[in-house]
Amino acid sequence: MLNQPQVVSAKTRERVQAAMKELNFHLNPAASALRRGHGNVITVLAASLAQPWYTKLMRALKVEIEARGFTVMLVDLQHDPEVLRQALLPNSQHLPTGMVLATGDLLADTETFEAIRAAHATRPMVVIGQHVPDAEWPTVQFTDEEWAYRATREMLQHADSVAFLGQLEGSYLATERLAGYLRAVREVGLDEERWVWPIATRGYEAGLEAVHRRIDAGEIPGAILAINDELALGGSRALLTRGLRIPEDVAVMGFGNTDFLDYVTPTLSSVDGSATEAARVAIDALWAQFEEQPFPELTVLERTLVHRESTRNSEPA
Amino acid sequence: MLNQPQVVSAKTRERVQAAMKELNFHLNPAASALRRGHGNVITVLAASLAQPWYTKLMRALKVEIEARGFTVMLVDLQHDPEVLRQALLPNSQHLPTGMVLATGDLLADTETFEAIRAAHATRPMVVIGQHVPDAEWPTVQFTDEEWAYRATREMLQHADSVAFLGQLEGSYLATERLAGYLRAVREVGLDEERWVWPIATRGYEAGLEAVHRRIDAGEIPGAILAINDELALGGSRALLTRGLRIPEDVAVMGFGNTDFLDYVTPTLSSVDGSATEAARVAIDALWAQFEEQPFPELTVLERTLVHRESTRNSEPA
DNA sequence: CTGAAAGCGCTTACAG
DNA sequence: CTGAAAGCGCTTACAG
Repeated sequence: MLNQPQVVSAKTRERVQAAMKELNFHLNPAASALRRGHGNVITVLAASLAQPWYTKLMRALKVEIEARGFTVMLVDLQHDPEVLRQALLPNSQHLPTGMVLATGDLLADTETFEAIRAAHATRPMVVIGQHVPDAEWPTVQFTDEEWAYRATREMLQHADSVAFLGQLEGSYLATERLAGYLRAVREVGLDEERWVWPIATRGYEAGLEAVHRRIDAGEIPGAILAINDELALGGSRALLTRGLRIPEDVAVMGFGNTDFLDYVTPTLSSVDGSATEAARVAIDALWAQFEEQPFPELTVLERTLVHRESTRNSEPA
Repeated sequence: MLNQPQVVSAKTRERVQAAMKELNFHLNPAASALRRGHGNVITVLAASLAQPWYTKLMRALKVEIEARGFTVMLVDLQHDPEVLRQALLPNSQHLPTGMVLATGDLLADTETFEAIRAAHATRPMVVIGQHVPDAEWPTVQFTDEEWAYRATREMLQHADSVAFLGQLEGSYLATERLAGYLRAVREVGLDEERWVWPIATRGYEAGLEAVHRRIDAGEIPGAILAINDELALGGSRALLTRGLRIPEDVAVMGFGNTDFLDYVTPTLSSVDGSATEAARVAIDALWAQFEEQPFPELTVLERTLVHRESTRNSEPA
């Protein structure tokens, strides 16, 4: 009766509901989960809670998941493949209901790939951020190579060199964006290697340090494309403290279009991608698996360039 | 045997463990929870995931909770009392294991207070951020009134007026900080009401708007104390776009000492409080309840002033 | 439409 | 030290 209230008569139903209220009775979710064979929790594995983009995505995912009557369990992977593998083990989970894996860290290496395969054998799953060859799960990702290419080409209209702030081993996203950057640089006949800047980590401080080091070495490009907004802000700070003007001396563009960009000085341009849309498509694909419906193997979402003060063409033609 | 491996002989133990591995067997957590009477999930209710301070606190809480072998379920309250009340209902929870409530929104009003009381009757609980009179649960909070007072006094050494950016109804934290500000202003004999600025919400945009409005009205103080770092950044942006210099014309200080303050220009001063320490004390008090040990009813943690470019005495004497 | 019974997968107390 | 049994609180199939 509790799960199909319409099968009993209205009178009985009301009597039961009154009694439930009076006795302050509530279903025991562990017992329900045991009997049904699954709980109502979706685990979201996010690359890092310290990065604003994942916070943004996380909130969008919560909206979609809660709209379906499920709750979210959030795991902060901290960019550590070992944390991911642990999180994927069945015993660290609640009953296998579903998982969302959102990370830009490379998943195609053998060990991680096998861990995901094993986890996916037990429960529905969706990956946001990267398509792994031979994946059996649905993937949602952005057109990163393409938009890194476009951002670079556009910056090259106003600058004779563009640095890529964000070469990072083990990062799928950094590698995709680097590929787009290199394609653009190659097309205009510039030296491909010259302005590729590696970073130590993904945070503000790493951006600050990398740019300081290059200025010390006398290498000052006409523009910088950073793989995220934190690096863009850290890099900007380094430029400003060294007396360089943004965008007059060096233009700056990040990735992610996170909240703070409109409030820093100068405001920062960024390559945007809709967290809301990514979340919607991903959760649709997850639910299709619950219902044993077909799902799109790969969904590719477009991006847009958002110009602010840190790039020269903040007034698009 | 699974829960007390030492009671069986080494040979049997190994045989069982080998079989578990071979069959890829894992305990069903719902069944364990049902039998034991409680699960291993701590629910963390945070005021807003959009605010960097709560992200910081959340990460510290996860560390403490996971160190004890429990997992974290995160709920974003979005500053909505209705969401809080829903989250406190027993049926929206897993088995009653424990809850951490971290919010600066006023809890002392009758309805919310009753909801917390009812939830606390079912399970251990700890509140971070505010002491509610007659609370039966442990509370961890910072010395907000005191440090708002000290920050204001210090800014008054270099400015003849300090504005308070953050009057906000329904916020315990805003009210505490306003009280400290007013005490400082009163002590030096200034008009108490004149520089108290209300805000519409807690984000960057609200800070920007509030400050623009005041500049339009010709009200320019010598310094601004904001109740969080987002408002401080939004407010700074407004000052800079109107040609005001920070700190020469207007000094700025926020609350929370979040990540980005060292990378914006000018870097922003802030009143710090240790999220790590708050998390440690809170989870200790939660576990004391599990073990039916006594716990401190109220723990008050100190704060510190962190000076950066946006205040005049960035080199403390 | 209603009520009683079986069983989900564990944990624990108990008998051997 | 080992094995078999009871029971946590639900859901669902079935008998009345």
